[in-house]
Amino acid sequence: MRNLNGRKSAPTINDIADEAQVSKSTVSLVLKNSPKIKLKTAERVLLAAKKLGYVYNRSAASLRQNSSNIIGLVFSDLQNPFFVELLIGAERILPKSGFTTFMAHTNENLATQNHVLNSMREHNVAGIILCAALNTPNTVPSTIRSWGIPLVVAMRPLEDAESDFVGPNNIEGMTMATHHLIERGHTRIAFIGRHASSYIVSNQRIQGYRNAMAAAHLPVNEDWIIDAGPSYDGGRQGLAKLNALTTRPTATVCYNDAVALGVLSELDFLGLRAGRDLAVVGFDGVAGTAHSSPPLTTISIGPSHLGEVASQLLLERIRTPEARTEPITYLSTPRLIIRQSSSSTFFSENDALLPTKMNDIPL
Amino acid sequence: MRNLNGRKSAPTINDIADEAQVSKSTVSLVLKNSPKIKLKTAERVLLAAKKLGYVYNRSAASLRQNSSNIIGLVFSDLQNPFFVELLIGAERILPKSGFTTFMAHTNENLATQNHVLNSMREHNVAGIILCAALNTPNTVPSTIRSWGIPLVVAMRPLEDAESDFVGPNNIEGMTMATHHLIERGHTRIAFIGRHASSYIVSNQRIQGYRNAMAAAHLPVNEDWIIDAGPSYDGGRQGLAKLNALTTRPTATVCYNDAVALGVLSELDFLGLRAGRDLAVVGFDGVAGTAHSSPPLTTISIGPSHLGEVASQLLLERIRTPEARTEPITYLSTPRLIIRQSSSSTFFSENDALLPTKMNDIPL
DNA sequence: CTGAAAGCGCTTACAG
DNA sequence: CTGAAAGCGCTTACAG
Repeated sequence: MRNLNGRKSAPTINDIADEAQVSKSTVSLVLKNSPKIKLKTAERVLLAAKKLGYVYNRSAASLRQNSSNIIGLVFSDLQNPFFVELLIGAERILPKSGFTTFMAHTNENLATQNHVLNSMREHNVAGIILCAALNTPNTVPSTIRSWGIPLVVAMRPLEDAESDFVGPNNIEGMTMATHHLIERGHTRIAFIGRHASSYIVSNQRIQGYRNAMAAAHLPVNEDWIIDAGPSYDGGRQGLAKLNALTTRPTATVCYNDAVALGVLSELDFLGLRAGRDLAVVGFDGVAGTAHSSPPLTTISIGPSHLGEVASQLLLERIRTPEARTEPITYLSTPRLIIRQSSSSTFFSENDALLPTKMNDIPL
Repeated sequence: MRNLNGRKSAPTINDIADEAQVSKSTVSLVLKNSPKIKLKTAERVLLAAKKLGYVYNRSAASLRQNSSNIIGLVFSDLQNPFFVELLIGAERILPKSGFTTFMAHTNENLATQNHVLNSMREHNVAGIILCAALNTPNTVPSTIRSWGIPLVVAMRPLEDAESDFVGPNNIEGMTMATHHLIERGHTRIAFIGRHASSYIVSNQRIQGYRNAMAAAHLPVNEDWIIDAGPSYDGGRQGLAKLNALTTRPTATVCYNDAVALGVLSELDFLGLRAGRDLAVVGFDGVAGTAHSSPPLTTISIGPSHLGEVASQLLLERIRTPEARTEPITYLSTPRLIIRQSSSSTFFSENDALLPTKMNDIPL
């Protein structure tokens, strides 16, 4: 506990060994709960550790083992609550595993993403869950694997045949969303939110939309597929484009919830209302959609569930590195959540909950 | 690059030293850009490092230096976009400093927070920015400092006289919010969102509300200070309580934006509208408030700016540990953002932007 | 401006 | 079931 200068330094396993009258090998084994050590000895060691205020030195262990207990979670956009929910799912799994999870946020910036990944490599992380930034090169996953670091790609697929992937079934989800509107009697249905920055996802969701329309023998006017960024503002601008169409659709599916909420916001600004003047369906199922005006019909793809699955898959890969089987792709099954934004008549779903006379509410 | 078993291992500074024909001390100095090394030599070393595909081993450096290059950011609730904006501010500052930032999320759970903090200690982090979970004991900051880890507490103050703190000026902010409503002619103004889980903040904001009322010689009916959790649902329930009052207030300030958005949502559900049927003002200034229906008047406390300030302060503390001066408290100056939720007449602010005749919009 | 040497705190065969 | 010894890859005085 004293180094050469006589300065006090933190206690090490050597100090514990002295205190407990055992060798430091024994201390090390006790600290990792090895069954090789007699219970009595282990108790004595643990007591000594506690008495000395011992703190395990992860740097030393990582150096020795050539691997840390850190699992890195890389997020592209935590402003999107979707990813936060995925994070929460991951944290239901990872802490129990003995690993520590450290997140990094790239804010959709490729340079930041490179920096973060390199940093994780330097820190010898045990594994990485990557929610890739927009325009991430398809080579990134194979690069990470070449470092010997187990990797699970989440949410945005990259064109990489060797990576494990966990995400939503975009095609099926958007088919459900579109089908829901068709069931409600709509025939002129738009898709707001085609964009190039995450073109695989965008294309898959558009494909789902087309599939549903085709299944119902409904024509798709190409003007109905509206370019818009995957954001609030994209939604607002997308609605403006929709309103400018000569034969205006009566309903729209949206690339994601952010786009849909932007559409709702712009509708409101124009004195219009989703569910009455335009049926609107979102995609993702983030918590905020329950509180918009009106509440948003959306496709829930189970973000926290995806976080759990990604974590479990990564843990398996870390624990059995030799058992490298075929890459696994897990697509969650989407679920339709019907709320008022797709109602043809406002409040149609919640009549039972409504005060019978508005006047009953004290103003 | 080969260990005793003949297995290929990653190149180390020894390998670089061999390759570049220098000692490993020289390599180490080159890697940290020491001015002691001749340019020519440094170039040769860097070239060798590149050729060998060298990766810096942070675990070894941390062990040797007894400190890592990691700065830990601990967040209590990333579902609240406020904290994400703070994070983004921090990331504008920290990466330039040569430190790596790793976040952890406690989800307002004290056990998780303890676990995360201990883990950061074991990893020898260089410093911590702590957005403390609800009900965090006041002793936590001094514990962290006793570990020798520089700490900045952000957002939620703890009763700890020795800690640096960065947060909003809650009293001033809520005074502004209330004053704004008074200026618009309201006299019966409620406060929705008193709660015990973060009582210091709650009390400060209520104090700001009282100050503004007192300054205008307006009485405060204690019923107007409404208990509600700091969340969407809290806002919804808070509005219900407000509506049940015999003499109903005509306006309300809210503990934060989440509460205010909950109020908006519940108003909408009741067929009412903020700005017309009840003036509503939020607090925090998160991005989503620009897109609610109607857009929310709120107090912006500059979350990303707070992230920047907290980071700069922490970096100073890390760099000059000896210069331990008085603890610093930085309170950001709040700013009122006027939108439609506090208008007495709907759309009053945006008349210029409105289509003159609704019929002009192609439906 | 550069090199030789010591040591940070662990873990891991290996021996007994 | 436990101990003695080697070594992970760095950094840092110190010497020259």
